[in-house]
Amino acid sequence: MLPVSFIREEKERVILSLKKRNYQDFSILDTIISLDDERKRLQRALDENLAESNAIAKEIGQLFKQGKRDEAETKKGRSTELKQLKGKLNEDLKSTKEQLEEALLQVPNCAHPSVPYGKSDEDNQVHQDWPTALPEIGEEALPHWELAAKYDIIDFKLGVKVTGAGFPVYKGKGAILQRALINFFLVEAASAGYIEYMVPHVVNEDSARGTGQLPDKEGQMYYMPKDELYLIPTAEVPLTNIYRDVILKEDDFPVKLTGHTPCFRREAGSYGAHVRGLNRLHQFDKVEIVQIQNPANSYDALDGMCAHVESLLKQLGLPYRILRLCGGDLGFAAALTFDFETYSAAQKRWLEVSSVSNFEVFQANRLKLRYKSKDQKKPQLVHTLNGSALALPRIMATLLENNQTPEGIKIPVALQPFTGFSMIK
RNA sequence: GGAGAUUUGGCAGAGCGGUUGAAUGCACUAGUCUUGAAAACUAGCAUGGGUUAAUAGCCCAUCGGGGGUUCGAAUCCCUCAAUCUCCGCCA
Repeated sequence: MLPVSFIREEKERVILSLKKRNYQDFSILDTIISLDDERKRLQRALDENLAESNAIAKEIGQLFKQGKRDEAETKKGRSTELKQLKGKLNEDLKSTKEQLEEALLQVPNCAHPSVPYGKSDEDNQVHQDWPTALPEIGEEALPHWELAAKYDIIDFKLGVKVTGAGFPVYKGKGAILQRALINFFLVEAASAGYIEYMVPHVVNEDSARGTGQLPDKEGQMYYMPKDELYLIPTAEVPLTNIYRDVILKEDDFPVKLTGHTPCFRREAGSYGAHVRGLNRLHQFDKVEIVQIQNPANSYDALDGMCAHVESLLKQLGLPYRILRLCGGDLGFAAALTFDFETYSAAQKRWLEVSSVSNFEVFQANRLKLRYKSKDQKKPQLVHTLNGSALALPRIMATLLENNQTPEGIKIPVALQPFTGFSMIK
């Protein structure tokens, strides 16, 4: 959620951003400003009312002390009048605030100047790729769901039996490979200075609201009504909410957190080849990296996070490309996002494995996450960033597919210390 | 699941219907003293909102969250949550 003050002061930038995001209608901004004006007007009226009530209450207190009961009783009349007025003002103020909030929730984050124009994912800019030539593994190469069956390492049918579609069962070396990847990612994150957290996999409503899953993405989360708790769709939710309602000191920066969690997503998506096997799941594992940054340094931090993700992919030997998301594909809360895709040689397509974003103050505003600097008396909003480093299923998919040989599936050297084997056969 | 106690500023801890945004101590910041440090002393030290050029003043709100009683609530009532103790159950 953008602060109203930002919309007031940077209205032109917000309009430009909305244009990049292919919005036609900008009237919401004027609605917000006029609702905010109304909010101020009501707030002023209410404050004046309360100030008078407080003064009268004090007088009555004095009068009672002096034994002037009759005078006190007459004062009560005005006080009761004010009280009725207060009720009305309170109601109006509350409803205006709700309308304002509702309007603010409709405005996406202000896109960074470097975000290109574009309608859909086809307009994303290829920012960098590695290596330049794509791997060729021959026409008889199998997609990962067939490899999974051939080597008996992932059982999709068993997942259906136990739970339902989208909940695969990893088995034997498949399970070990998952664990090895998680461990590898966490060890790498630690050496890049991220503090590891082990967090709850269910969160309360305040947390879901804090990172913006509520109210707009409510349908994507599993919900347990009896306890009013949500299954996390990403570790970003519990990790970032650790810092909800916190005021940091300037020298607390940078705050760098990481954690591995399963992620639960209700989104069924479309059916067909694009969601086969591991391509799209209801439950998957991910290592997330989060940074809380001084606004002055947040874009350097974003570069650092991208470099970290790149180094993981290089160590795994997976061909990848980095996309700068265009306005049409940029997430609602992000100011700038780089997507990382690995090339699956058997499926002959790119698969998204990571998304690294700077949210600037958009999340921090909702979280009430601020910092105190030496030269400013008022706390300022921080910048938050996060990224996957990495999500497992599609890494697993490209790893299995690209490394298949007639002898078996080769495990990248960097992973071997974590798997304890060099080949799945 | 049952019974009881508790929840006050960064921490500790007063206050239990009327200048209490809140005593006091610690911590923190600045200053005095000192060659420097420590000690001592002095001063400052919450957040949000309104007003404003102002991050100066002034006003409003906030004592776990929400609601209520009252002219007036940190103080009384209801409700939810958390913490502690005892019992039960249990990895």
